[in-house]
Amino acid sequence: MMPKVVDHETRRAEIAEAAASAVDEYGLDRVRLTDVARAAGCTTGSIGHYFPGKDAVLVAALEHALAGIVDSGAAARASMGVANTSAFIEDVCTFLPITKPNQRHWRIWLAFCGRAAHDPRLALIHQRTYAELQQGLLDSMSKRGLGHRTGLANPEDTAAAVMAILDGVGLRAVLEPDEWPADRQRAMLSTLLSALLTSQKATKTIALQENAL
Amino acid sequence: MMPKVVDHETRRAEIAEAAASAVDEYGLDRVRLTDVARAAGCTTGSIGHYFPGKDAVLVAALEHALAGIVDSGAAARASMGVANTSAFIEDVCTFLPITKPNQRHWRIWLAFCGRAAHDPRLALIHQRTYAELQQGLLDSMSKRGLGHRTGLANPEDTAAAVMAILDGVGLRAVLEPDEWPADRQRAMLSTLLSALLTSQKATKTIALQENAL
Amino acid sequence: MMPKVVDHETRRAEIAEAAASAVDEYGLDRVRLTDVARAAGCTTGSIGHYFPGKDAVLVAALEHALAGIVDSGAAARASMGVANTSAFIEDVCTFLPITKPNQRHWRIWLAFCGRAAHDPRLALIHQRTYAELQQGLLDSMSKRGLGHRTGLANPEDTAAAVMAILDGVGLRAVLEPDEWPADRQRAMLSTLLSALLTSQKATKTIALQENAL
Amino acid sequence: MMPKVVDHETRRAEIAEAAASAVDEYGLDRVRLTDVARAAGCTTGSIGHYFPGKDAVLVAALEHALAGIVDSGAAARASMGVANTSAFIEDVCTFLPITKPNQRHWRIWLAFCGRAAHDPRLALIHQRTYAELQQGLLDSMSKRGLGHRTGLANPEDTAAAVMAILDGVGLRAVLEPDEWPADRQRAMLSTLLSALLTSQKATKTIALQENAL
DNA sequence: TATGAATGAGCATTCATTCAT
DNA sequence: AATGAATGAATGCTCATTCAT
Repeated sequence: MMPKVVDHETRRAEIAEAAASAVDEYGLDRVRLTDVARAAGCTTGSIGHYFPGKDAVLVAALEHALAGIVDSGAAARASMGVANTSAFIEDVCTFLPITKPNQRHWRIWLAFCGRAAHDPRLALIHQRTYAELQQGLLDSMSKRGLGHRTGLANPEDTAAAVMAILDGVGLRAVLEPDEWPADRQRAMLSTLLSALLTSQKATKTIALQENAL
Repeated sequence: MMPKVVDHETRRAEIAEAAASAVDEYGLDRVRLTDVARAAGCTTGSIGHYFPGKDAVLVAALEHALAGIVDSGAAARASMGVANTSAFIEDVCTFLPITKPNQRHWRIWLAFCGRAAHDPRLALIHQRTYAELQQGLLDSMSKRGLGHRTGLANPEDTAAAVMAILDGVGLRAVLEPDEWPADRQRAMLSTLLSALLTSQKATKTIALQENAL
Repeated sequence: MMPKVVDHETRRAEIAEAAASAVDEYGLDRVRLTDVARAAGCTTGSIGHYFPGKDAVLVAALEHALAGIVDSGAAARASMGVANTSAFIEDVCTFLPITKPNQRHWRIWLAFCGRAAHDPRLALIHQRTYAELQQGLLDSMSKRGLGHRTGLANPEDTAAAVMAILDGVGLRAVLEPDEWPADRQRAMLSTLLSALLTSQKATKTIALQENAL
Repeated sequence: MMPKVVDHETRRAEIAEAAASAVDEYGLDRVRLTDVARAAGCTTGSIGHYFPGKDAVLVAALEHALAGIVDSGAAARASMGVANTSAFIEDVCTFLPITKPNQRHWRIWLAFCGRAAHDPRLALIHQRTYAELQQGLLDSMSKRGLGHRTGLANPEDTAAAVMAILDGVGLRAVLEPDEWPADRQRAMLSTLLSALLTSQKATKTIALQENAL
């Protein structure tokens, strides 16, 4: 009984991974359940035992990809300790689509992004992932004593700002992978984050100066 | 004698707009040619006179939406003149999905983003739009004397950085519109841009300090 | 009034010829009314003034092609006079698909043949054409004193036999034009016709012998 | 455990036969995939498992019909042995559209003839079938010591001549079935073949006489 | 539980026909 | 009489889903 359940969950996970792979290969709008089945080494009928339908399989594929992105930064955050900005930046860089697996995960995420506007379930998944990621960033920052002195109202917003920068750079890198190799992504992310995390005074000063004009 | 006179280009544009509307209403993966036809006030057969097929209609919808985004900042840039950072920031803010039309355009753009990875034609359209937008940002910055003293190597990269920030904020706002009203988008974009555009020294200093560790 | 009618008939004939041309170019199953219109230098709407519908246009195309075949032998028969078998054979050869126009006419005829089984109107046209052609052959033979001493019951059947030979050779030449140049067609038709027209005794003898077995 | 067992080749053959039947009933230009499916006792979706599209189904229908024609003479040729002309003629007669099945096969063949000019695949099928049929005629003749003394250059051409006669008679019988009952077809084929196969001397003599005129 | 053949709804596409101009 | 834009019916094809084995 028990082992059966484990097998069942294992099989679901295998199918989810196969689905993610198939989505990345054929595109979210072109992938067929047959493609998923082939990638999983089974038949469409067999998939039916583990998922109620195609949509559920695709949702599982998205969750698999998002978990991959979340996990890609987990190891880095686990080994934190150096209390400075550049260490934090290094951590954030691990989320970028700079490894083959993470590039795939970002592509899959992006494929589902466009559907979130019309599918509440997908929207919820995206929101939860954002919350999880931001919480991780927040923890990472707070343990390093960062994020309290930016131009933003609170650390939560600073985490959201980091998230936005990460998204902006990664998104571009996914759309134009040839133009955005790992180094360029890292350089830009690093520049933007250090500007954000070390700029509150200068920013305010500038703002005052300009308002005075 | 003369048959009904129709301006092909006008009709094409009308259908493209209707297609954009239908894509936003039903979703890129669910929209049918019938939906586009209904939105355009004609039949699917009629669409066939102006587009070779559904794909071409959808491409036209994307181009319509992207043109809308590009144009949304054009007026602002046209009225520039104040040579300071906050004026530039105001310009960039006009691109954000803070008006109803621009929210729709961003949603449509995002819906096509996920397909660009598997459709070279879409990828090209995205690339061209990025080039056009960045060139506009570059012009806007250069006329204001901005972008030369950031932590980035050159003004082009600075424009790309502005683009990434804009994308990151706008993307989040599209995915979670309720959480990201216009004010919050503007505030975050403003903070990130001013941090970027006034931070070169601090950044370099920090970098040196950290390298020294 | 009168000239109008002439123009009308002329236009019909022009459209019929254009239709024959289009059928030969695109195939009977693929040709569109648009193709006919383009070949005729007008629009589909214009064709509507001369024919009640597509079927009528195609029927006209068939009749045009059949008239072409019938006429291809008319000149030859008109100049007859030499009362021998080979002159008759020469006459029949003029029907073969050995000129570019006649090849086209045969191709068109063949395209309609397959429909005659399901379209009584087409069947009737074919039958009438066979009757006309056979009558011509009969006249040609009778004026040369041929066809009375074959193994067949009467001159009418002999004409039908000539027709069958002509069809058999021409059909093959249409299906395999590269293998059946004019010379080969003529040689085979000539051999078969002379065998038919000079063989009554041998045939009967053989027949008797074999019946005796 | 095991899904429904189906022999793909058997199912394909069944569908091909159903397609041939449907083509004969509705006409090659009117038959729908639905008609084929109904005749085969399945749905159009099911046909999709065995054929890539409608065209392939129709090609299979043609091949089925042609195989039927080829086989119709196989039995006769298998029982040969009597070394005389009339036995050979009897063999050839078995190819004629004188039985219900063979009439159908000829009608189907004729329906595809008109398309061969525009479809290289169909043209190839026709050519191969002609080659096969002629080889069979050649074998049949050679085993009976026939075909070497006609007015034609070689036995191969004699086989082609027999083929032309067969086509000519059969074609006419298909177009005017009421006028060409089995007896008339047989009589005419018999007359023409015996004239061909027993005429070399007379033919040559005549030819010389006429050349002398 | 696994299989994969069969189903059948859904949709893009084609094109003959119509009709306002 | 001519135009050609618009129509809308017709149909091939795709695939998610089902179910007998």
